[in-house]
Amino acid sequence: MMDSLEYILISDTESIDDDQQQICTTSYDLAANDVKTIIQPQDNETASEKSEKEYTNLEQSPKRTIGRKKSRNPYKCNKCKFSSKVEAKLLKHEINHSKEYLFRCTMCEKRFRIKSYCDRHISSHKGERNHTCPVCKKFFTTKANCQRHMENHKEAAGPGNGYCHSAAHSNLTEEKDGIKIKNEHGAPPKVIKTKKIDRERMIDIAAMEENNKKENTYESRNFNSKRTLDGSEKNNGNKNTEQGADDFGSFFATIDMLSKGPLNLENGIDVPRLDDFEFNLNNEKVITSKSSAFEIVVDKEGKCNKNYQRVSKQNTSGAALDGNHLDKTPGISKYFLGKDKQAEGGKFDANEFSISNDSILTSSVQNSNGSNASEKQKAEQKQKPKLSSISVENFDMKILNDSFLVPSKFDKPERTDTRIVSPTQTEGKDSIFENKFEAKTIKRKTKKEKQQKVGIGKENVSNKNDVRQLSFPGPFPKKMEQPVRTQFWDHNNLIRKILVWNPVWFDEYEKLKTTPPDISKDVNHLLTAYESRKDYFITVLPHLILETWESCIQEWQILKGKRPVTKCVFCNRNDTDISKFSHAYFTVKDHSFKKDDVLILRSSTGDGKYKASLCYIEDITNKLLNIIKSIPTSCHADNQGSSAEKCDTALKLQLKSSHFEMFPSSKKIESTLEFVHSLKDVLSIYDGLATSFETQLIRHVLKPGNIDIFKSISTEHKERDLNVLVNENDFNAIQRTAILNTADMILERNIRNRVCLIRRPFGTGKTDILIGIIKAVFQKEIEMNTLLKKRNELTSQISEERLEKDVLLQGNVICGTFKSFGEQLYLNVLSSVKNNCRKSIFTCMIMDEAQQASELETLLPLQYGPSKLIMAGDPEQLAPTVKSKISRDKSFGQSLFERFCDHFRFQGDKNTVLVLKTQYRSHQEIAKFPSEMFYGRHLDTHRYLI
DNA sequence: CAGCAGGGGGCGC
DNA sequence: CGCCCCCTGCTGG
Repeated sequence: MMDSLEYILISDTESIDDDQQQICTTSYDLAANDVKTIIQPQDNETASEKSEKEYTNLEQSPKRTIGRKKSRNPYKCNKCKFSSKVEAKLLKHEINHSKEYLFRCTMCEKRFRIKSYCDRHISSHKGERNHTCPVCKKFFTTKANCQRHMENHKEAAGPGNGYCHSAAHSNLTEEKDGIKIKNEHGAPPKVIKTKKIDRERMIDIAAMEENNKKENTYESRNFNSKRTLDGSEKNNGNKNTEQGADDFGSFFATIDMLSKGPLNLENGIDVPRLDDFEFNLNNEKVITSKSSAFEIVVDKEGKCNKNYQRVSKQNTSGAALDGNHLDKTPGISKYFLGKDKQAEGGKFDANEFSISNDSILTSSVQNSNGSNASEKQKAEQKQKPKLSSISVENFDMKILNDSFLVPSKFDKPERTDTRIVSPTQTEGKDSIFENKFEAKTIKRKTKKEKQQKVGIGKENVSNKNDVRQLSFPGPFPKKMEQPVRTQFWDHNNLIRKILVWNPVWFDEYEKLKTTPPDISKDVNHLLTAYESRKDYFITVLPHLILETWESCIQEWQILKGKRPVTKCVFCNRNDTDISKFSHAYFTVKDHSFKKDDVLILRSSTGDGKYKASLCYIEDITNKLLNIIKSIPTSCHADNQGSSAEKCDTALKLQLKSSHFEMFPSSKKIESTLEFVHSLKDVLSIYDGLATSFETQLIRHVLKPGNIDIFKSISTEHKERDLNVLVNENDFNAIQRTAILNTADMILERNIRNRVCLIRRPFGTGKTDILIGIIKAVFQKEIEMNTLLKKRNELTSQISEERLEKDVLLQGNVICGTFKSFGEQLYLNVLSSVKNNCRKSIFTCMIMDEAQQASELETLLPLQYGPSKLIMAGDPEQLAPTVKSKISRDKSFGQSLFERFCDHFRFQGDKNTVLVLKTQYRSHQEIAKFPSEMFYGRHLDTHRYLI
């Protein structure tokens, strides 16, 4: 159950010094039918000491090719008898001795030492069968398999049957069933796809199938099968569909329906469609017509022959729907298109299988060779009548009923929990961590489920959730899998998603460069407008998680080998609500822990191994320590005598975990904590987001469609304003406009929402303008007799030193960069008003360097509730920092300023964005390049610099 | 008997 | 160095 969460340390000394940490990874040595535990780094056993069974494939090679050659080759492997005449091959060979499985399948948990193994394995998920036996037309996944299969024909037919089986060194053409097949060195004819299939057609199909659903019930389809097959009625439905597939597949072309991912409209993944599909099959041109999704016309001699229409839907490569395949087959698997000429052993009536434009046949194909089935099989099938057949039928129906969601049986498991297959425990007893055992469990459950489905097959498909649970028992108990219904801005949602990460992934990342499973799945492109707060939230949350992951990784790598492992003592736990988190209290002597830290908690499992999971420090309290004597201090710092050392205080940590099993059940269980990353920043952003959702301006942030919020830029100001408030000698025309507009905006007495954008390339007098704005504001206030004397301090000395609490709280305009808003001074001051943001005393916020703040960072100061927002910045300058490339590509780094600028640059005849064009910093020649490069030559240089 | 992974060799970039 | 092809052994249906 908890297999993937295990982080097992193998260590003779039971010490967990960093140096000695050994991460158990799991290799998939299927050849040995065993999941081997790879212990890094030492493995001093010599080959001769190993029993035969312990040899890996590589090491078994003395029997094989390695060593057959006399080692005249200059490059010799020092670990086995391999030698090569080229160094490159030796290097390649040495990978085989590596214990590092760096390549991971993207679709399952398997890992490989060599990329090509991995690629090949991944392609096996797709079930492509591109290799045809020229004799019996069976399709195979690999050429080697095909050739090996052909050996059977050779043995059966004997020599001289016209076909050269030895590597098929013949260019003869063979004629079979009237079809000429060019035999090019045994290479099977390749299936050439000329067009991809797309989604609308599949939707049409769904609609058609939906219409036919009622007729296409279990009985009717079974009846079809009866009439179709020439087997006796007794055998009908008793054969496995998957077995039949192999026979049926004798003249099949396969179309990979997975090429565009699973059928999941919700996620917007393109659904493949059979449309205008053309390929070559054994030198025959095969076309699917547009008018019927499943109609397949084989053009044999330049004519369409409708007798060849037929289609059948099969599961992947005709394989059984057993546990072995469930985890390998995401999404609907395969469509087999075929001719009616069935191979011997099963005859098909083409008419029965032909598909008309308005009906879809989803019948399974059954093997008429049922008489060969053993008595045992028959007995089994009697107990589970028409088991597989029905399963496939239901599978088909399921697609319909779920509106083309991925059939749950082929659903990819939710892999937040299953990325790393745990190191094994010994087989037997409660070996819930043992993969093989687990696989069997899955199979058993699946069979059981099938039986259940047979029972209810007439009525409806079984509950999707049930299927998933049975198919993919995850490491979490049922209650942990169900989403907890909380308000979406509860930051526990974020914490929960982080705490399910497996600590092993941090170590893996360095090699595999992979994010946690599905972490990037929901990362979507940021939009320019959002319909609701929830939309916005759902969009940005995956980015936040991804960024947190990147932060964790970066810190992990920086502190690699340096971070202390602190021993801790389990006190007690409080599992009042384990549907959300499990809470426990630990005592540590290490005072470096802070609230919001994420830690790795490792608890001894008693056999020298440790299980590990992430924990979050929810609270820290000091603890007096006469009882703490027994707590050993950091084993990293000192291994000797520390336990006797006296100390005065300790910390009592309140930890929460998503895996309640991970907390030790007893104080005696040895546990350690290791710092990973502080969630403080991300939680403050998260909470800021939630808080800003309550403010006035947020709706304009989400959907900046209302131009009225922008201060209209008037070009006419009173002569008095121009002279008194803004000295013509100090500012140019645009600057004066900017100052006067923003000052007007600030001084508007209503609480109407206002936004003003100022684009200011470098050197265009940003600071001057901001000061000018403030001066203008005060000047006006003075004129209006609304300014108290004390506020002059704010105007004249807005330096950072003066940003003290009283000053801040007396101002109603706050100005700074988003980074300064995040500084502790601001935070302390602002936190006093934060809880009352709706009645904020800050009416206006002036944000400089607005392009440097990501959208979420912009929202941080907004949580203090200003109704007016002035943003100044230059989108051409430094953009927000985004750690994750995925997020970066999805515009997570776009600033609100830039989004607003793009949206409001030209609204009707109003230019709502103030653009400063004159720079005062650089000589014309220097400014020339950036002007041309970035500012469309609109950046002028002040005449003094020319 | 076929699927699949491990492994070696050839070849082209 | 990566890709492709081929062969081989193990495994489970």
